[in-house]
Amino acid sequence: MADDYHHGNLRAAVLEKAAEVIGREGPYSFSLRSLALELGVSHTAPRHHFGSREGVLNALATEGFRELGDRLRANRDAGGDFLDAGVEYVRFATDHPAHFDVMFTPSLLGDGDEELNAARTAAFGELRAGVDSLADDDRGVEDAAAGMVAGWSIVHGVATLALTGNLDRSGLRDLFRDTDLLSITRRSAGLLFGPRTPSSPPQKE
Amino acid sequence: MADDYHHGNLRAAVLEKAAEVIGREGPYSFSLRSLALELGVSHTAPRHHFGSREGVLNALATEGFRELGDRLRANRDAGGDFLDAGVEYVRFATDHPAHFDVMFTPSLLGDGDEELNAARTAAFGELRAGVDSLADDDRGVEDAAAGMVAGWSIVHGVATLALTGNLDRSGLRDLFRDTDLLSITRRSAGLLFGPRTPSSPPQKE
DNA sequence: AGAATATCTTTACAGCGGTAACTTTCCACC
DNA sequence: GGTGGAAAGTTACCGCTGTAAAGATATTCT
Repeated sequence: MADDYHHGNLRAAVLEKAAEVIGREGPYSFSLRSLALELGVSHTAPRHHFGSREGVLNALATEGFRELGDRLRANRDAGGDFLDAGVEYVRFATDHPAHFDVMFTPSLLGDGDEELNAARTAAFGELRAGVDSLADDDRGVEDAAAGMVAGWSIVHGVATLALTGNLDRSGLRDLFRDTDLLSITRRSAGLLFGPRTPSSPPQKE
Repeated sequence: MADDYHHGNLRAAVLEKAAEVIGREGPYSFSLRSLALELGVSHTAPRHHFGSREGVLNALATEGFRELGDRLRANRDAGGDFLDAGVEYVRFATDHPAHFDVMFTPSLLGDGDEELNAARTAAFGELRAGVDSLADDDRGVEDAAAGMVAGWSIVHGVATLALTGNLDRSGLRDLFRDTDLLSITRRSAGLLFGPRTPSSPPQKE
């Protein structure tokens, strides 16, 4: 472990600080220079590890897609429901708000990063696998394609609206008193297909 | 009012160009200077109308919330369904992607802009009104609060995932061949509560 | 020990947003 | 019909930012 000249693990430190700053102030005010200053290195030091500002964001997104993919896979391996996968999706978003933000904001990212593209493809594969189960489920979803879009959209919507604070701003959040977001997610997404055992059908007739 | 000093209606021109640039490259690369250059005015000219860069984004968001609120109100006045309101929401997003982006990215905006806050509150009011009807609807939604969150989330999720290109990237988009996004929205959101009159369920593919 | 490499620093540069002081145009008023 | 003031736009400057190239230092490998 070097002390003076070499930071030690600058790459990890940059990613950590970047996630912290972006989580607090968003991806647009995030600056490499202020980050390097906080870490006690020169402002061009991160460039060696990431190439550019976009490189940092690419790395952050890659990290995020890997983690999300891992979680979805773990959920599936544990026999997790579609609903469980959705809740896991929102849990990831609240655990790593900065990652989530950057991952789904392509205008911040480059499209030539192979590691990023691979991680994203893998994560999207897990996502589809998790949501694909709807097709041969016993929930009676006829329009399978629409069901998948609905499933992904609803959890992505909850996560996005919550993280940006718009759920609070809308006043809808207050209807749940102090119910935590994951419970809200389960209740809301649960309306989509209803419980697996058809005790209470999702629609009227 | 001054209509052709050097430019004419700079304020409107700035907003239009800003929406164009942001729609194409995202809000990060949007720069007052390049914008002013394109419009043939000095880089400080927009400042007179908007105060700052953030002011331009605030104005864009305000414009967007007003338009969205108007559309939702019009839909309601025309006897529009909850589903119609959702489709209208997505239509607005695709019609004005830049506005939609800025509107729901509070880290780009200031929180002291009264016009913005008023427009947002009004639009959110319309949103709730549109989605509130679920409570005393004939669709048999028991958990009204969760229903509202689900309704908003699903259309917001569809809009966000589509606009950012992530729906395409995921491969889910291909399942619909060349169905347009609004039809996909109706089919997906329709799964939430089912049809009001149980005559024609959202068709299969 | 010595060379090679990875890591970080220094220095330089162009573009950006913000501010202040100034100029030009327009409009309303006496 | 001239005049004063407000509105709109300009120029000059500051500090901050990302990028780039070249030099310095630590680590690693032989």
